[in-house]
Amino acid sequence: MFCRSDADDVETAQSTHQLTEDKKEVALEAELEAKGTPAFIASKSGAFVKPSPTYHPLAQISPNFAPVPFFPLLVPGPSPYAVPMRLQPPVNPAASLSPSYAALYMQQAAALSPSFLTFPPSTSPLPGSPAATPKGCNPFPGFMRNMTASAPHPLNSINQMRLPQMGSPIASMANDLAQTVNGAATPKRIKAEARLQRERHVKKPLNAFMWFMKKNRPKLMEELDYKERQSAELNKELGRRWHDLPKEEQQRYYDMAKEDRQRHMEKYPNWSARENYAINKKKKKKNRDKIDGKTESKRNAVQDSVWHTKISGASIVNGRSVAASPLAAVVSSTTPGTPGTPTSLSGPDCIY
DNA sequence: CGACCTTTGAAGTAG
DNA sequence: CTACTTCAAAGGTCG
Repeated sequence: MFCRSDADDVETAQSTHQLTEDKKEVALEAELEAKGTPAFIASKSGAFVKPSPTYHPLAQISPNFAPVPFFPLLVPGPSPYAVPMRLQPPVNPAASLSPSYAALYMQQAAALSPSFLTFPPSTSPLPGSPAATPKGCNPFPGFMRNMTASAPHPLNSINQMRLPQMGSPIASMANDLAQTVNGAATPKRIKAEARLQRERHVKKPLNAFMWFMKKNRPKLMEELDYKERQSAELNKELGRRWHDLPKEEQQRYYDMAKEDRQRHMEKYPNWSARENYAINKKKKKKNRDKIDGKTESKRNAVQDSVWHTKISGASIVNGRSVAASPLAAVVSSTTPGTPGTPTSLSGPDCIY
């Protein structure tokens, strides 16, 4: 279980502390990246590009689906994410540093002795042991799982995304390390770390509606009526169309989402959605504050939807209650027809 | 440049 | 178990 404080502010403080640690790592990684990041790490949009071309279910489902290209041959050897150093528990002088520092330390050590990078299980703290669980508490269980026993899969974790890239001269890296340890966090560093933090985190797999949006938003945008509309308005329309979508059509998206989840689980067995919670925590907290005040109607709508679900019943998809729309109340107020009752779609255009 | 808006669904947290 | 929260996509808007 999670060992966490009940108070939000305490948790926030912990997160802040972790972020501070991360900032150091990111700053270091930013500098390393500046020395030559493989093209597959970052996409044009700055988002992380999943390394496997077969990752997306649509890659198999639709020949038209074209994920952002990547360049798997740029880095020789096994997967660039498979470098195990980050998984190595801190059992060396770098242990007092953040995991990235430890990785960097081992990089430098590896330059002196290649055998340094081998995985001696005897030096690894047992899962759950004090050595594996600093301060007797694991604020990031997913991370620590990755750090210890699991790693059954070479691509088992988000942490591999966070590895500094290889190829920099050791002397240069040592210089980077010194600068990072001694240097203050400049605005430039903070920016770089924020960008890297976005790039390196593993995103949630898309749910059925997200797949529906992804596939149908461009088509909806092409329609004259929606060309000039804002994205949020398009999403409203997409929500309506989703409700109007025949069950069998919806099921196809549920299947896509299921497959996406499965692939995600295979690729990142120890990943948890919780690992992404802190990333936009500040933003979402702000948003939540706003919901508490200004946009209370939305909050009420959600509560109404819960009520609606209770009285209308929820459909079960993939063993989970998918409800007759969490926001059914909202939709019902804006959409003719009964929510959850498939009606013929005037122009769904949602065949993929 | 980042937060916000807006949707649904999945998953996490809290009680 | 229930209720609530956060994050997935996306692109225009706003501060």
